Amino acid sequence: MSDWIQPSRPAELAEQQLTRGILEGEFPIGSSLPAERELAARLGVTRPTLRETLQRLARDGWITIRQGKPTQIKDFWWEGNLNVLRAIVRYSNEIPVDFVPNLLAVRRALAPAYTRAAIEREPETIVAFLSPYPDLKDSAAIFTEADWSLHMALIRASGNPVYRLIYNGFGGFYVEMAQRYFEQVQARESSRTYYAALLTAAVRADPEAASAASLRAMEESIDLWRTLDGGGQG
Amino acid sequence: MSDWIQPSRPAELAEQQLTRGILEGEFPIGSSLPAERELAARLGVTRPTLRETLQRLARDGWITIRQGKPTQIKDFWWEGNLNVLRAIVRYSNEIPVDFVPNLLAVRRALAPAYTRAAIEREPETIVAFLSPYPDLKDSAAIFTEADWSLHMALIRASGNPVYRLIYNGFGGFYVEMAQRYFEQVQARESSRTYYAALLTAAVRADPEAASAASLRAMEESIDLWRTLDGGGQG
DNA sequence: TGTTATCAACTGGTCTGACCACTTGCCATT
DNA sequence: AATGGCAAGTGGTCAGACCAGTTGATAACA
Repeated sequence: MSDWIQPSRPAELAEQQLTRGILEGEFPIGSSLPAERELAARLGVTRPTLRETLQRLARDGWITIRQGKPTQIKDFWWEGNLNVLRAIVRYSNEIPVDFVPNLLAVRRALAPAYTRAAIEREPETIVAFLSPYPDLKDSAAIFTEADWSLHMALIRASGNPVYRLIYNGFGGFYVEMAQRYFEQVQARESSRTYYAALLTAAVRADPEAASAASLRAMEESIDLWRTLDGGGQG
Repeated sequence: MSDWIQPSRPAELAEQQLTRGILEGEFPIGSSLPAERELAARLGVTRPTLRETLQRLARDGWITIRQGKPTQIKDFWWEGNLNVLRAIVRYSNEIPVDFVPNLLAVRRALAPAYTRAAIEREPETIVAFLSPYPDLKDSAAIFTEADWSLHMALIRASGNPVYRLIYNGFGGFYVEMAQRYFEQVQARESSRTYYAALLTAAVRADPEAASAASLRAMEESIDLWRTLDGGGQG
């Protein structure tokens, strides 16, 4: 997770160097970035290319660009948006230890909510969606895919697209994390139990039961992740 | 909320035209954007300027850019990130009716969680922060500011920056919405009650009570918003 | 006739260097 | 000492050329 491939495209290369530079303190938070002309030369790209990169970074909340003033580096943990997560995962050497638990805590807060809404609005949809789940093949890849699809189905059925926008920000990292998680037998067992409980709740069109099952499952996943590799994520 | 000022900067102008074009169906979801050279001419900017804009839009999830292929317009509600919310609020003529309720639903899910975590970790911080709140002046502006600051303080104390990244995505819209909300007397009263309950819970270092108070307050705010202007938000 | 290689014409990606516009601080004028 | 304006810094935009993937028509081949 800490090793990355040297990109061939100048724009990607510039973004990588800038992001890593910020994460590693070469460009400290609160300081100014070098002038574009100088920075472009330093990164080995031309100014238009650099500027495209800077615009992207600004949009994600890494920097503040204002005409006439030097470009400032922001405290991305406090002023960035969810896109910074992807960059941190991709470019960091050292991922903050409680990165995953923090994400799981957010999911624990959100999942019961959209699960409840989904069963309130479209229980049949969820029943249909879950019907093949009892026969899931016992593999990490299958469960990863099934888990993600279920969350997406629930969010869609909830009728609230904001949930989806948030999950999109979690990016591919969510899946990457799930892949490792579901290599545990207990994790797959836990999810099987959850899927069964959710299906029952959906059949009965019981939003509260669904929400409770979701909450239980999310909390179990937090515990299971803790036992997984107690911090070996660097 | 639906009227906007013609921006003077070419880049901003291009972004506005593109965003509005997508929102209003001039550039339908799933279709291809015109070639950059043609589009630039059409928008009255040069290609480098247009490209900077396209890079930003791509980062927010409006479009997919791939070398050699035409740029595709994505379904931003399903593939965008939270930044699209800001654009929708700024450039839409017609804001989807349940936009605010959807946001409030997410807040209802999140607030009790970070409130609990905050009181678990740093009750004294919250006690100190809330100490002036009983004397809040009875104005919409004051309450708007106080409400936002409180959420930020709770999130900071929760130790989980992911909450903050999500709220950052809500952008200035959250504050704009709160401003209108707090013009109601009942809204301010409801919040006063909440602040008092939260302070009590913080003093007792009782995370569960804090979380419960937060949930109650969030649900009340949903009800109050519903009575506010039953859909007159266009 | 069917397959494969090639090429031309799209598309976006990058480079070049010039000029415009805003911000700031020095410095001359008052 | 206060003030005005100029100069040099910053980012913003323009111009047009050329590089690099993608695609489909076409020509060469089996």
